[in-house]
Amino acid sequence: MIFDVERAKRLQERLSRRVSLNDLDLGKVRYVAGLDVSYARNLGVGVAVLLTYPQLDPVEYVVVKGRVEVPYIPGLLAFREAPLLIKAIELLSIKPDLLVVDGHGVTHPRRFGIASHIGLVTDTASVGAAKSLLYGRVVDSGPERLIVVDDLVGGLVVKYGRREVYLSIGHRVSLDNLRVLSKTLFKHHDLPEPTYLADRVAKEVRAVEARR
DNA sequence: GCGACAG
DNA sequence: ATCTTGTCGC
Repeated sequence: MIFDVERAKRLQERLSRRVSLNDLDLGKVRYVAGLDVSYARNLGVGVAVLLTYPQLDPVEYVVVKGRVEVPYIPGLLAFREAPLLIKAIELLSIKPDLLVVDGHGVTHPRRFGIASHIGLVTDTASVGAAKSLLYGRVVDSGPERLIVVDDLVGGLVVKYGRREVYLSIGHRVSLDNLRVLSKTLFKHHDLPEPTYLADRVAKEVRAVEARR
């Protein structure tokens, strides 16, 4: 696969300047979408699950399958997964007010992880929910654990159950929004409900697709 | 050159 | 992410 790493990095540096850290009025958020991708060899299965907010009741989901040629390179995940996910988002019958993306947002080497990337491209508020740290350092601050990138506090670490989850600012969301979401996005699992559901659907479809 | 490294 | 058996724990 021909993939220009340096060009991709330059694009991220340029687009990162357009990321907004402004506060989102969560009182006006009616729907959130969870996004995730699973793979069966070359076939990528992108899933977008729509849920009500703050009830977190599932409304519908969209599955988009397609060949993925871009390799996984730490820091460049969006170039591999964003295409399928953006298509899935566009196929939802209702436009979500907030996206919960599997991966990081501004807690990224160039402050432009997949959550920021998808949020900016779709012009939608977004947050990242990752299962491990990619960039930055975790700093204890009273009762909370913050993810600091240079002089920016871009996310926080939460733990509801077995594993820790790294929540980060994607686009058009503030750290205070993240603090609220760190409580309202979790329901029955150790992952945010939108992420959990998207992951489950993606893996189920992958299982079916795997034996063909 | 060495180590780190979302999914 | 995916490949994989049994195994530990709620």
